[in-house]
Amino acid sequence: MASQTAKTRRKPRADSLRNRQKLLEAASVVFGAGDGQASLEAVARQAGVGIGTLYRHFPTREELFEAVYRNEVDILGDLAERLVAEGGDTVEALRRWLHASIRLFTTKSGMIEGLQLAAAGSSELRAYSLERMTGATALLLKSGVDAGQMRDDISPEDIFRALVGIFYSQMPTKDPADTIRLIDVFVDGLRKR
Amino acid sequence: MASQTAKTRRKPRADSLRNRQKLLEAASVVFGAGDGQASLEAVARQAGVGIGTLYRHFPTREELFEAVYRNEVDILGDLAERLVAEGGDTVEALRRWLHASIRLFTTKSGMIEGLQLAAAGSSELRAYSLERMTGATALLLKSGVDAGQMRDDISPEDIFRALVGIFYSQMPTKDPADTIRLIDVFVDGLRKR
DNA sequence: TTGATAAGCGGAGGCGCCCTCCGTATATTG
DNA sequence: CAATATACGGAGGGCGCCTCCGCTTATCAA
Repeated sequence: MASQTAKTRRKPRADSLRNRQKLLEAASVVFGAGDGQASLEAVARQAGVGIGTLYRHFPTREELFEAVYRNEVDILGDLAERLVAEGGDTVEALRRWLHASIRLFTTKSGMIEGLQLAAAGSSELRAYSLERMTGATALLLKSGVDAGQMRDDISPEDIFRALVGIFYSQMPTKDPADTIRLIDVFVDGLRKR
Repeated sequence: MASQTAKTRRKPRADSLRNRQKLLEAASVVFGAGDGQASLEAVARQAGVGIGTLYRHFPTREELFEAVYRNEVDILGDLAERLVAEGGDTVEALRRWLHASIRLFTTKSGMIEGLQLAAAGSSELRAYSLERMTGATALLLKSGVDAGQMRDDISPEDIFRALVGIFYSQMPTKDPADTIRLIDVFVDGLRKR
């Protein structure tokens, strides 16, 4: 058997998995609330586990951030797939997805902040999230192009970069509603005419 | 008496001024070393004053950052004036000034980081530094144009934005030497031909 | 000069957070 | 139902934050 290399390992304990998940959710809540510096003890409290448990699962602050971030990126990726599968107006689907992305970035601005720590260390994470996000964009775009509703001369990368650019240019001061409006303008521009 | 409004105030004590200056220098050293999170106690230690003294001068972390930053921006502003006054090759002067700016930004990357805190609060600081920096750029540019050595169809704002853009695009990973090289290319492009 | 006093100084102390370590508890396995 | 690998909680030591206050000193008026 191939299990030779990694010895024979027990399967992970159920409570361990549960706690890991609780920690992820708690971290999302605590850090999401605009404070990327929030204490890890607060995260453990919110999760209802001991501080030691937190440290066992995520030995460093960065690892926790990274895990939460991956989680949220995956949520957005899944959302794109779901929207496409659902069918319906493709432009509306793209619009919704971009809105969700912006909403997540703004509500979790603490994340972004914390990420700069994590991203500095692991460029693998950058690559992963970039790929996942452009992949999602590509999916939505393709379904729009196939349906003859969107122009086909724009690359998913450019769309995603535009998202990030719009987001950052507005970043610290402006009302999120303004950002959403800009996104809508942009999406309207993607309509085939 | 007109002193009604502001009472009669003694002039500030000499040791107080000295300590303030020592703190500013210490903070520049401590935070400059790439760590915007460094402890304030370390700053006080480095300055050779008590922690209480630090807090009296700069009640919040942000205020200290802001003061240090203003100080450094002023240094760059003064440098531009000095370079122009000295005469000599104007292109070389601009090049030197941009190098100095980049060097300061990279060695003090901890500053930039800490600044995001301060800048979030005081957009007045943003305005001040922007004005001071573009002012310096304008001065250097004008002296180059007057000497017939630089093209006159580029605005100081654009030059400064280019500086910032180049800097940020390279920011976390790349070798500072690469950034310097890009700056040199850019400056070369400003030569009148 | 000198004494009065406003201004400034240092650092002890209370508190919260970081992280480690280990005795206790429990899920998994045969 | 053991046996044991795994995971759990939280006490505890260390450090940084910030306040508070008794002591020191620069300034000023006489």
